[in-house]
Amino acid sequence: MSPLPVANGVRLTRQRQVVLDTLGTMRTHPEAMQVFHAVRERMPNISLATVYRTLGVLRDAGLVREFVTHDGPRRYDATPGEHFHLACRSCGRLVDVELPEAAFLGRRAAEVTLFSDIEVSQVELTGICPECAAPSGG
Amino acid sequence: MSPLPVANGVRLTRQRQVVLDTLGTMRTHPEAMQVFHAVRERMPNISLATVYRTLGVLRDAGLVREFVTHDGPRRYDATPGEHFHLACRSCGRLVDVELPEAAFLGRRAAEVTLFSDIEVSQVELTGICPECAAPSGG
DNA sequence: TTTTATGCAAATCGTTTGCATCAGG
DNA sequence: CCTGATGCAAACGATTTGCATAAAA
Repeated sequence: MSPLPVANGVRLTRQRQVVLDTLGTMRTHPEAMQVFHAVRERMPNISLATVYRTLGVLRDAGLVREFVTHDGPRRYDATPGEHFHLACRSCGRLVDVELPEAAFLGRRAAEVTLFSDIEVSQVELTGICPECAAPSGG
Repeated sequence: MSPLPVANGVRLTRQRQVVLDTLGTMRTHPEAMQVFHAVRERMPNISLATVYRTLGVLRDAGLVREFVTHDGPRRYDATPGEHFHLACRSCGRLVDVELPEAAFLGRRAAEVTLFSDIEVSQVELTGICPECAAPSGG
């Protein structure tokens, strides 16, 4: 039998593949429970604990991103590339924003403090999305 | 009897005053439980529920700032002025950083998305603090 | 006297863990 | 075989809530 595929040092068991794969198709920045439900459609016996453990493993390996919003549980995405999150204060919808200039903040912080190796680990923006801003009926 | 003092629309009961006051003296960005312990030294009968409720009330009124770090419980500060947080990846210590140029991110995001009223609600930076970077013995 | 805040304890929610079993090397 | 991964259920930590009492308007 061929050995399990490996990515970033983690052995991709069948359940890990399904979790990674499923998350890859979701564009809603789901929380663990939502990932669990989506994954269950493809693999009805997978346990919640495995989904939690797997998300942690994949996060440690850098294969998925885990982040917190101001309230609510942790959320996940498998979107490649540096990006930040913009949440609608009215409906809660979360979208990705690419902001290359955010790296600039890290450099500025290094100048102001004595910290080294500074990374911009999370930027959370809030605003009002087009749907919520539009008068409801037109 | 004179009426209770009011700040930003909230009636400052004795326990709310103590919570606000105590948090004002703490520079460690404490979590709710730590605020609770500190407050108890001044008011031994205050309940944990009241501290939680009060922190929520003060946060809604804009009198204290509540934020989440990548892991761990919510943290609080009463530091005035726009600032962000820089956490040491090694020891977890958290310091304030003033980054006026962060507002720039909000403007850029508004250009890139169709969202309106964008605010930079949280920037979380991580790095290595001077103590942790220094060779321990000399 | 009507409303709002408090204290206490129980409940809830998200997440983690112990342990026996199973798949992979 | 030996190690690591899984499923299940119980445990856990942080936060919220129901309810009776106390304080303020």
